[in-house]
Amino acid sequence: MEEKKALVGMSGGVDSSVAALLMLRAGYGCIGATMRLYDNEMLGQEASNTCCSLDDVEDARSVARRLGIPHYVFNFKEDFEAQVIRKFVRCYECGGTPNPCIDCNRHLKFDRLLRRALELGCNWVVTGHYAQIRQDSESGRYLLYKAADKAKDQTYFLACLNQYQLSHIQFPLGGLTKPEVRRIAEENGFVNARKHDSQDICFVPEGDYTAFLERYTGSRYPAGDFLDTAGNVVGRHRGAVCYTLGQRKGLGLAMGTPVYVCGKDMEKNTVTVGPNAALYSPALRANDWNWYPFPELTEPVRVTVKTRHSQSEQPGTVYPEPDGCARVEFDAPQRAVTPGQAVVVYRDDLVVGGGTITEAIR
RNA sequence: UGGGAUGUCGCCAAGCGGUAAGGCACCAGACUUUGACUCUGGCAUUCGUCGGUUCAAAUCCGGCCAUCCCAG
Repeated sequence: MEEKKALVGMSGGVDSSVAALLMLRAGYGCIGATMRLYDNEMLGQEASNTCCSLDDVEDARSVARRLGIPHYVFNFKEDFEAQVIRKFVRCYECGGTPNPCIDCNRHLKFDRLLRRALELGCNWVVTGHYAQIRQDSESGRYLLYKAADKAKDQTYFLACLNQYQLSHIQFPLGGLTKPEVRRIAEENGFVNARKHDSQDICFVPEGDYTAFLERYTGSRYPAGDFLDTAGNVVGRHRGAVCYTLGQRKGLGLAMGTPVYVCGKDMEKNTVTVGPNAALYSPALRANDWNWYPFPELTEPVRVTVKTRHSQSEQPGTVYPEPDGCARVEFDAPQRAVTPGQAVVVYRDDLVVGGGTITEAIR
């Protein structure tokens, strides 16, 4: 194992390219690696603008060549399908709303890829994520902190990482802003300096996840009734799996006032819609927690909370519960708390912990 | 078949002689490494239909058509 050797996960985007450059500048020996996570055939039509299209691999290879580092492509399709796609499908079919990017971080980038890095003698896995890792000198624990660029902070997607993983990860962009990163890419002539940021689920072209589910599972999700909060049938839906809590667009219901999905019954195949005011929850329950400043949550802690990536943090308190669960109580009720999504709790810039929402408490 | 009522964008709905509000839905952008939310923009040369009155009609008049309700 070489302490100054890093495997850089290179997606073909600007961030990971600059991350590789910064590691080289810091004196690390680097290997560039791009993960192949799925076949394009799986996606049906042509899949452009995804995080591992052939073009992206070419971009990564181009940057690696420019940097003078080796570049490998790892075939992780089986792991990706088993740990991300199948879970994604299962979660939707059970009425939840999965966050596949988090599972990809947890199982692919920082598990499968990390294991490969260690096999290759690299002590570090490096990515272009915007987040910071610091080791606490007293406890020795690895702590996850928000990025310097608060607008680009990605800790919401990384609060699934455990101590072992953090001990082998570096995020060289954590202290930079996105404009600085793009400038560095420009200065170094990277082909992707002005490439768009990735978005949408990488394996779901056009953002049409329903079409993906039907294509992947080969099943059709039967239509059912839309119900109002009083239980009256107000329309027909295209399959309960197609909707997520808090959703407004695509319901096709002209009720005179906006209505949102506020509940799903997968057994009865009904989707309940109601006014925005019906979406608020005073608390939630979550499992699969990772704690950073301490090994386990043993007493209530005051925190700020995110239940979705693009949400300003909300004050609340996290309480320990049996079986590794925890309950988060908000100071003010929060909108559309959605099972399957991550909840991340902070104390200022420090990530206190992160878990997976199992239940919105009414 | 009598009597009554109504017909304005996909849905709801203003307008009541001066040249088509608004809401919902929908579409397009923006935002966003999930799903969502949100924001911005677009969305009836035309008012069931034919004809008449008028400088001018969705608005007044007549015929026809359609729908609904009450009688039968």
